[in-house]
Amino acid sequence: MAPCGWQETGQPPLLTPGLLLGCQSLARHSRCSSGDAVLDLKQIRQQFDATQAALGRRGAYDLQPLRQLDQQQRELEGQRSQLQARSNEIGKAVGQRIRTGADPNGPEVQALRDEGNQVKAQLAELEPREKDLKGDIETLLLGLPNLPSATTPDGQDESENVEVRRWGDEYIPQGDALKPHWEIGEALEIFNFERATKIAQSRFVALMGVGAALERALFTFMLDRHTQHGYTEVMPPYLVNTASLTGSGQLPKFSEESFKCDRDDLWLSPTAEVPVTNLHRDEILPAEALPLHYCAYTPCFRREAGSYGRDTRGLIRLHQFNKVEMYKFVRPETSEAEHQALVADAEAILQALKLPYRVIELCTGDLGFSANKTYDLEVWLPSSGTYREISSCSNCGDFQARRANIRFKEAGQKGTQYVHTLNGSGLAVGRTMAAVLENYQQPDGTVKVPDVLQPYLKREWL
RNA sequence: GGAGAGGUGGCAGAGUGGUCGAAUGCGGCAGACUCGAAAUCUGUUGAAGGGUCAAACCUUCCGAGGGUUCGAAUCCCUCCCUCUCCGCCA
Repeated sequence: MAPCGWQETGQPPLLTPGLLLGCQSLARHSRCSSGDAVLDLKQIRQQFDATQAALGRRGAYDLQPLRQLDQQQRELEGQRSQLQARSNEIGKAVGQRIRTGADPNGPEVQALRDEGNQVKAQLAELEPREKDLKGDIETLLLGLPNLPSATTPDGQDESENVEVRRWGDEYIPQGDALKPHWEIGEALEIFNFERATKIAQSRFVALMGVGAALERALFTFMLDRHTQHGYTEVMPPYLVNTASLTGSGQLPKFSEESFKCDRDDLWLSPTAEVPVTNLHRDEILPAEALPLHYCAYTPCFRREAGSYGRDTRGLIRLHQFNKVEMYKFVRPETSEAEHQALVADAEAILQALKLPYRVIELCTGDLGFSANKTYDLEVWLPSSGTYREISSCSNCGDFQARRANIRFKEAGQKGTQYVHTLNGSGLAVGRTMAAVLENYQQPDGTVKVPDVLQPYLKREWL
């Protein structure tokens, strides 16, 4: 039975060095892979109550209609495949008669032809019905979120998220006159919102001078750390097609969130998670290639529909922002351990920068669509006296692997299994810059450069 | 953008209407020979769905979608992708 996120066995992680193969079975078609992916239909069939209950922890989802459609579809499939078998027989029989000397236009062959036409007529009636059913099932399945992990706490919304730990209290700056990062940045003339709005729209920024350099230093530093930790750096396309967005779970439900280039069926990627997931779409990886650990710096583009009025100032919520993403393809039995390691790798960046943060475990009501379990890292922003999300580290189990059809095969064994995928920001660069500016600001208006960034920026002060 | 060629199993590469899920080679796996290995020989070797306790068995898949036909990898249409040459261009 395919392991399914919410019922894993905790086995020791098997960490072989991820060897990169230039793969294999690269299906060339661009539409999303065949199968009904997403939640496992077999599981819904065989463990209906348990699946329904697990899904119910996330909100109101009713699997009953799906179950009925599935039943109808399988009945039809049975009938259809019998008819097709008969049709194949007839076809072969005709060929054989003709080969053995029967008159191609004689009554014997003609009788077979007539029956063939009858079968075809019956098929012509069944086929569209089954196709419609399959389409309906697919639509329902694509709209269902991942099942939460058994270890994910129950809750309605973000107010019921659970704080796991805090780090860096001793680095929290004290004082009355702590400024928000946009004031610091404007005073230093390192970013410019007015001109960015002129160039594009509101919610864009132009980084200037040492601000641009600081951004570059931050993501370079992050990439260096991650590659030292064994992640393979990727620079993927920033435009992605519809199949890719479906594979990683952004579509069809969240089309409002991404910018689209209509005439080309391409979207601006909202996160490197999308292209990196799809690196291996429709592939069967050799088991010994796992785990695969990737990191990628990319700009991210989000429409932020429905967030009018929130975080209108500063670097917190922009239509375009930079992010370094970590991503893992792993064997199912290792994904929980890999998840913990992923969070630790994201925390390592904040710790190196000496930025105070806390780790939050999301409750079922706040969990993202594709995740079965998520930890958010929230960094301290002294100007508002709050922690703000700067990283989100999720275990997607086999959810994305089903959608994107990413499997692995054990050498010498028969079948294939879905991989598990994990993703985490490491980190959101713009928000990291905001946190650096606010936490390292000095009473005289200058900003100290964090120690680990000084070799990159080649200066101690901004 | 213009002109041409092409997309077949892990790879290479046959196959132009019927016994083709698809020759052959390589690779992989198993066995024989060997103290062991290499070489050689023999066998085996795709995925998905249904079905079964498990099998047997049935269906689908030769870039994708549609059409012709009793029957399509093979013929027709549309689309996608790759390669070569020309143009343009970082």
